[in-house]
Amino acid sequence: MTQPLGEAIRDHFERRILAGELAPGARLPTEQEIMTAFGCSRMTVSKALSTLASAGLIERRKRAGTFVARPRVHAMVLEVPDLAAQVMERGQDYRFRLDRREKVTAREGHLSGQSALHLAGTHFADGAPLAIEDRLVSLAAVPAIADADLTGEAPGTWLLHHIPWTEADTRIFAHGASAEEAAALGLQAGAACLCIERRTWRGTEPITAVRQLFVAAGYELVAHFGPGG
Amino acid sequence: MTQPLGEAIRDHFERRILAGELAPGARLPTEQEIMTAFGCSRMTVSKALSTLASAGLIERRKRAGTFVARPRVHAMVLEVPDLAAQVMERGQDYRFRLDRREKVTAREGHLSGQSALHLAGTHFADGAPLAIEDRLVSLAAVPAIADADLTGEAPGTWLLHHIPWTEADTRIFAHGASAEEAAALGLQAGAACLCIERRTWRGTEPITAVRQLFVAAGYELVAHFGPGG
DNA sequence: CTTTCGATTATGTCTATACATTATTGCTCG
DNA sequence: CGAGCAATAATGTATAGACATAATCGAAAG
Repeated sequence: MTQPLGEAIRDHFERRILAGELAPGARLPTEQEIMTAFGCSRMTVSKALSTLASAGLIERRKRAGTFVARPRVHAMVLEVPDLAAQVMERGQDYRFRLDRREKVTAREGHLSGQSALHLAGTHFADGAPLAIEDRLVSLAAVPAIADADLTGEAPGTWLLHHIPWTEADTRIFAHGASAEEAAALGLQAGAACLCIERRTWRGTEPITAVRQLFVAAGYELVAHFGPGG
Repeated sequence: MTQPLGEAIRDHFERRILAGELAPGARLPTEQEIMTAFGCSRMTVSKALSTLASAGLIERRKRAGTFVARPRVHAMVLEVPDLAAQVMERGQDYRFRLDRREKVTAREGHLSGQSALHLAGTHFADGAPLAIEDRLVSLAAVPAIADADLTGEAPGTWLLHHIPWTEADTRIFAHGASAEEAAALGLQAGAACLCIERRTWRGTEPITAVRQLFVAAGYELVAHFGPGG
């Protein structure tokens, strides 16, 4: 049960930094000093510090030394689970209804000019509308979707299982429902909704663009930041 | 301008994975094979693969080998910049007005039971209300805030500069403004707002809890996922 | 046919050393 | 006094070899 040496070094400094004992901007000992203090080789120290550096905890400058990073904008991890899985995890019944499906030529966005499948549908939790979505899927990037049965399975779930993306942009904002949107969600016009717009790529090839409108009472996003991940 | 060897190895496999040439679950060559293919030592290969592994692109299993990771869909990076900086970056004028400041004993949440400073204020962009916020700051964890001048600087900005947090939870959801909230934001009652609730810790010590209500038209969150950062 | 257990093979970590890179420090020269 | 340049001190990358660890595979035992 002996802890690897490099890990011990990492833990040592991570703890001291998180405890505030080493304030932002403070200088750490040189690799030489750490090396003798821990009784190990310099490579081991270097690798441990590299890990902390890529985690954003410290900053290393040649000739100058190693310093505790000054926290800038904090990046948080936003959980984006599959909607169906998320609803069922709450013990609710999940259902998806496909409302529209047609082949189009995209006119805007990152899919602009490409042949795409236009899909619209409604997500239900325990029989009540939870969200409506409007999606374009590139037929060039995902030809298989032309033959997919999407009447029961949400397109997002299908895509997740068939061609995972490698890059994505997400915009999150509040939106007052239009009359049409409100009707589809069983709300009054102008009711507050959470809107999520996401564009995804595989490498540089656009895959899909989706706009999801959630009933405010039924959905929230949760993000977390911390050393535990 | 010779690229470091380890970086070349990383790039090689990253490109092939992102291009789909190496499908999820596919096995990479062993370190021995890569080592001879690139004409370098095993340490170099190992370090390169370790980097890819910690980036989540590959998965390494002893005895079995190295495999392309099945994409984890559920983690995106949400930037949490300082609000003042974000507004000014858009070329707008930023202002904060402190509306209330009183010492209280927290009654709920992670600060429950602790002595805290209750702060309420309004964020303005180009003179128009952008958001209202309601915040509790632990006086035990941040005694210095008792003497801080917060009439012009937002408490979040002050905290960011004085005691950065190490852990945070964020909830994001849509909210229809109450009559009071709407009045403060210059909206009609029921107008859609984006609500962000955040609790932060330093280690295990609670720092602050904040609820920010944004005018829907003026604010959106942006999250990103991808190797590009 | 199933279970156990050892051999094998891959990754994981570490060492000691070497040389490259780079920004600072400080000295020299105008 | 200042501009430029060289010495220096730190990190960055790499090597070849050694042993540790763990999971798989296959053979032996039940």
